[in-house]
Amino acid sequence: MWMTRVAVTGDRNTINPELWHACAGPLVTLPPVGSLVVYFPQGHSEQVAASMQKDIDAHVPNYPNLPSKLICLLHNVTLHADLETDEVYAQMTLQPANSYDKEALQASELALKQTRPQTEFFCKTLTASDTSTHGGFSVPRRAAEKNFPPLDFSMQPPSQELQARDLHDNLWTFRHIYRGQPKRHLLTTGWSLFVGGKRLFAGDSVLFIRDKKQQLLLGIRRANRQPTNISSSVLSSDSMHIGILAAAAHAAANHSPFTVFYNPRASPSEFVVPFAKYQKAVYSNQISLGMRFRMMFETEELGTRRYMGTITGISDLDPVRWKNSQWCNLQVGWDESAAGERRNRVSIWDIEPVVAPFFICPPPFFRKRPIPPGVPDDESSEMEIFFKRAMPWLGEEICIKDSQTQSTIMPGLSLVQWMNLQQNPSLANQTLLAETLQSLNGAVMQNLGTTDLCRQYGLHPQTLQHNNIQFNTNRFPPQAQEVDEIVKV
Amino acid sequence: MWMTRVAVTGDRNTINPELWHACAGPLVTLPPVGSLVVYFPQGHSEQVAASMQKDIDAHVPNYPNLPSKLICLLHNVTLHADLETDEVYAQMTLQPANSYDKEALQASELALKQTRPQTEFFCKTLTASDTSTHGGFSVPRRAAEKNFPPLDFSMQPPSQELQARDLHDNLWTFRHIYRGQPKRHLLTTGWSLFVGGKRLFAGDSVLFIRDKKQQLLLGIRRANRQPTNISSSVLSSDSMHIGILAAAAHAAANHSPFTVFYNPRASPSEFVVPFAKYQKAVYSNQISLGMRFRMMFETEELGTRRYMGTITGISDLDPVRWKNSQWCNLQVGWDESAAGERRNRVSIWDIEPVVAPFFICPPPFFRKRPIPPGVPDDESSEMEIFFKRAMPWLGEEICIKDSQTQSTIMPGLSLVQWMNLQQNPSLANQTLLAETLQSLNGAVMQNLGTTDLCRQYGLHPQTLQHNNIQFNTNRFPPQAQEVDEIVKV
DNA sequence: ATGTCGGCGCCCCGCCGACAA
DNA sequence: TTGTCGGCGGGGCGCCGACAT
Repeated sequence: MWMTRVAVTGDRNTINPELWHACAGPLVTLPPVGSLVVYFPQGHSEQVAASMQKDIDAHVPNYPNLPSKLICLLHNVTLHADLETDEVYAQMTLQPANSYDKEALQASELALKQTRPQTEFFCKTLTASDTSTHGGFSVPRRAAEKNFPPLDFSMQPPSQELQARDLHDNLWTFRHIYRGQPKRHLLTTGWSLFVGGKRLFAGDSVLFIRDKKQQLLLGIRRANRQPTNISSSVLSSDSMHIGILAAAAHAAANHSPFTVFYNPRASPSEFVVPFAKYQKAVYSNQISLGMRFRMMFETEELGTRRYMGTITGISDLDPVRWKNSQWCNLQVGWDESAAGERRNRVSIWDIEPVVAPFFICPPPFFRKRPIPPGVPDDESSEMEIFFKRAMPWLGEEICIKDSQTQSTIMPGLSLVQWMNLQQNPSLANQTLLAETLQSLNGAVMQNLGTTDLCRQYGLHPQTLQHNNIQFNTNRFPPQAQEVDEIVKV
Repeated sequence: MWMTRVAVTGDRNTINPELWHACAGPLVTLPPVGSLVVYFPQGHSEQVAASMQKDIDAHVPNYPNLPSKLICLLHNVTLHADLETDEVYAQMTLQPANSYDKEALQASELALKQTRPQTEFFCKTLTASDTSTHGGFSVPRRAAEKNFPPLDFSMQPPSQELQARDLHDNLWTFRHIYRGQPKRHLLTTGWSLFVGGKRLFAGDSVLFIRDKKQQLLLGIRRANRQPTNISSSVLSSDSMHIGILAAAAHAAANHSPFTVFYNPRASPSEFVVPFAKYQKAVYSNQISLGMRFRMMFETEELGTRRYMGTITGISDLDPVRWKNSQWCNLQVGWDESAAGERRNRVSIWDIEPVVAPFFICPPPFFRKRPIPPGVPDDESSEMEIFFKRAMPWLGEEICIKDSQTQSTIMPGLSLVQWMNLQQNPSLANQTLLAETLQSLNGAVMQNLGTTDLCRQYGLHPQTLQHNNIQFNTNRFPPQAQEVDEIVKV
């Protein structure tokens, strides 16, 4: 098992980790127990704000002694699901790190390499017919054939009883039948009880997975409905924010453990990040205005796909409370996006840089140890001190790469011109673009999806062919995992 | 209106204050806006613990600079009801008092005098028949006649359409019919929708009230079911406790406003107390071991009744976190009580002393300004300093009364003997009791319900007559409001 | 391949008075 | 006075294939 040390005891029952992760979505990973993580109180606060549908208030005090990030040891992770809504969340016990722990560092590196074993599952968004009282559930053909026990086709019509357990280990029973003209798989008897019991509506999703023991498991994913508005009636939004900040501040001051709930579906972004992931992003990604990047998003049916975007700004999300924080300090625009569809702020570790070191965004001058643009100088020196104190094994040799040369954002274009181009591709003068690209003739174009670039400028690949532009992709062999496509012309 | 300054805007709708109070129960009063109150963070914390069904954890830090009580100005009160459960709660904005405000003090005195206007209403606990799908709701005859619009008895059978609004201003429609043999009032069509919509079960209660505009209002009170277990999935229990303490500490340090939610049905006891109520209790009630008192409780059908009890201990509820707090520092036993039926800890202001100054529990020696036994000396002096600083108009003349004489708990009885007597009335030697009481011949017995006393010792009033005991009730004329009964023999 | 609908059988919701507590 | 039940009528739940996309 990929994460054997995760405790999975819920309040009463044992949560099946495969089902939990299926409900959480393909992009949600939990750092391994015992590993080093970086905790961002600001992100934690955002989760509360999102849950309460209310932003942080001016009444909430600043905690000047609470840094914007805490490097912690992850002591414990338990998986949970809300008894009312089946909403998944994880409880993590963190302890601010105050001693060298080589194992913990290695464990956090494991987090980067682990891949989820592919379990057989399917996810379907419920239609009006699926949720109406008029009938049952129409099972997609392939899904039924792959995930359900085979039917006895000697029966007329073929049918069987299916049993599946949900996150709370409740057993649901359905009649599975193959009938109709044309033939199709249906869940009939028992289905309406499930829909009613879980209060599902059209737009919500159900997912069936088969665990290792060939048992059928059943989860739900609700559509992004309007604020659930858990006005809570227990604690004011202010007190919740204060509770988070004060708990973290107290733990930081005493190096004592504290507990957080991570709700992957409610939280805009993960706020407990494997240390190795953070480290890799901060010290190997050269970030600057105009930089192109890719980022993973979840598709409707629990798949993933990458979108391309451009960094349009680097600034504090909250310059008052969280000055010089790296949390979501990158403003971004997306190549394809209806307004507001995707987040317009991300953190360094959320993105995969489209590495083109001689093309885009080197640091303005050479340094032996470049300071990442996301980290202003004053905080950077603080961090160095902390790192040296807390993790002396990180010597001087880290973080020196990918910065041998310098260039401007795009040769022959000022930043203003470039931004205009970015926002209005239709205004781009094709000749200008061609000249610009031609000046790069012979340069390294690594990990840059050409069709993406062309779409960015409203061109077709053929246009580039006409201009006789050459791309050299041989100097740095692309790594299959990180490159969508390389086009040789 | 008795509390015209209370804002009653909910998140979306306006909450009817009469309905809110009806659902909250007869004992719940909210201090007037603009008045001085005493806020107990410990009690607030208890409300969270009760809601989460989880006690405060050792991880939660102490806030040594946060006093066990804060004298605050009550800026704002808004009434709310949970959209899912209809649970009522109030949001209050408090600001630690740092200036003299005569109006605020007077306003807090108003809280003691205000009586709720008697609105026409009835409350019925739902039976199995009421909640089953087999039929409708059986309306108690008197309730229907008093609260519902009169039926047209020329119809056969007499019937009408009733409409009532709930706390969220949703309109519910019922068919009200008078039929059956024998005749009875029933709600039929529409009732099951209500039961289903509110998820009511046998044991829950519904209440109908008529407001000033003769509109029918409809509320629910759920039975004390097992923990609703709002495990919240947003914030750990620890963070909630920390949030409360940190918010109060921050507000106290800065004299800045903060917000609390008071959930009268979930909270074991009110933690925002009118200052005048607190003051009166602390400085006029002489508290000591063995003292007899009465306390109001709610009956099933939204009435009230008094129970009698005895103070069996005076001690800190939480000697570590809240040393010398007056919050629930009285341990009590009840005259009639199945084990655990009633709270075994109360605060001074929860109880009405059964005043018998020469009989029970005077201070051990005379002081010009007696220190209430509930307030240990060190904190008491702190309080005096605070009072003088914050409220200089409270001069030296306060709190001097009811302590002209001294006596022991009961003449001729040691505390141990008295406690034994208390716990095992059957062991009480009638002669001893008679002698004891006889020694009080001619003393003042004010505000002491004789029948209560007799029940306490397992005697009948006639027994006392036989022993020819005289009670003089003339010296201090009893106040009708505070005396259940005075027996002249 | 699968979403929606007309048809229709039957379950159970819900209205009734009987009866008893 | 009112809680529970047997009786029973009808509305809607839910199973079916037709048909369209």
